[in-house]
Amino acid sequence: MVIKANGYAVWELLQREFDRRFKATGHQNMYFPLLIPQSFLHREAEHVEGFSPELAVVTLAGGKQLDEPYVIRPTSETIIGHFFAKWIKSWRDLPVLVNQWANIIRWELRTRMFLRTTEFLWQEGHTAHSNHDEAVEEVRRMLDTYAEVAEEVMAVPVVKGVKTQSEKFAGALESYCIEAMMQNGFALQAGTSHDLGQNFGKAFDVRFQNKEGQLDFVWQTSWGVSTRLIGGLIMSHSDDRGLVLPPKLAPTKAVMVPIYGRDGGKDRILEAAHRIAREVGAKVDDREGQTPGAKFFHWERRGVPVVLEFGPRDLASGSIVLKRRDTGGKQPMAQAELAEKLPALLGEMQKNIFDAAKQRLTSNTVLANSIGEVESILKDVTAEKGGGKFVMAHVKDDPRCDLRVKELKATIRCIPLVDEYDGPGKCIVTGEPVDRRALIAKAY
RNA sequence: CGGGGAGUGGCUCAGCCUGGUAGAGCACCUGGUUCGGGACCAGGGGGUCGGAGGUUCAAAUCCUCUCUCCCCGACCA
Repeated sequence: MVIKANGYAVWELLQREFDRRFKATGHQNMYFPLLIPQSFLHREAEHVEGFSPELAVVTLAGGKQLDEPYVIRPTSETIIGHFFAKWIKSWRDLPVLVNQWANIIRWELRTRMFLRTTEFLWQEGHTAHSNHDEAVEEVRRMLDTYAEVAEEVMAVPVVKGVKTQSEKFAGALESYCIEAMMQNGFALQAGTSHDLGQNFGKAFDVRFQNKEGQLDFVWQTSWGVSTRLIGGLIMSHSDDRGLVLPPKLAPTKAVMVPIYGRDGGKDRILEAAHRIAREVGAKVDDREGQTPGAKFFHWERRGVPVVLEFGPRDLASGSIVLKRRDTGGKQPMAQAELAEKLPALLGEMQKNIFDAAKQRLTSNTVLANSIGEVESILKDVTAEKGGGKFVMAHVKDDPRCDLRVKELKATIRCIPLVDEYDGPGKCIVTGEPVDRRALIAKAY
């Protein structure tokens, strides 16, 4: 995977937002090995079953066949479990709250730019606790953190929920997730937070002595978001003219395009442009040999929130023309007001972009009361043609139901934590009672 | 792994059927004129046509093998 400069700058801004929140909640960054002894994966039965098909394995190193192959990490629960066992002896050692920023490999058969790549960058949080309640609290806290960054920073509204048992992380008790809706109505799992119970504690013998002096296995959690979020960001906001970045994730918030005119006032224009740009923190596009029109298109396509036009007429009148990326609207304003108005405008744009996405999510979420209804709603939906919906239906968390929904090329994305609909009902597959509607959608 | 499609200057592609001097647009370089939504003129640089083998006087073009990439399905953050 290659991420070029503009995309990587967005990733860095996202990283900063997450990292700050992780540290504020007591987590510390660490680093663990890229190569994991293959046998580690086999210690947890569901884990190895889930990940085996997509492992890249190193069998040769230093010119020799290895006695035991290494796998390139697809996720790090196992190797971290191995080290937790060495480090944790007492209840006083708990909780352990670590995070790792790393790259991982999952050998996908079918990749899609940013959304599903063989290699991706992510963060994986791994924590160990002395009891289940505290672990669950951690799982929920980090899910809330993900939802907060998605909504407030990325301007992407999400549904928080629990995965079905079929869809949960391999080796977890429960997997919580946030699901976002792309512009084609497809769902994108934007972040996951897992309650691992004592599964990995038992598999890696991570034991501690509790206050009563007895040995017990730790309760673990893990949670992650990846560079997939960049794909989600693009697919949530962009339009036919290119990328639309919410201001909080725009590496460049404003670009000024100077226009020189025919009267040889170029030097004065440039001088004033740089002065004004400095005051408001904008970048001046003073490249030679490009017309203003070409520059407007250039920055528009890259999603820069605000483009400022500054030409001879503005120089004469003390004004400047501002164009916002989200609505495409142009407005003239006094140069003196710009520094003051720009931050407020960026804030308004951030909100506007979120509101538009929220509106889309709401209007494309529908109820269905039979499997036939779900089928007819999702029948002709494809990633390319769009038309996808979040279909809310009563479905039991039962592998049979997951299989039935899969026949429609859709999945049960999650059972929402908050029931915004009509409470209990009968499962549309089995007829059994369930306490709320679940979210069914086609997904990336 | 099944089914489709494509490999020709940096990019997008034409040329292939019917073998005969490798092309276009964009991008790039030089000079000039321009500049309020993808500028124009003039000049210029750059390609062993994915690879190997074969047929032929002659292969981007025909034949055989092979590699890679993209799209569609089954598996998935």
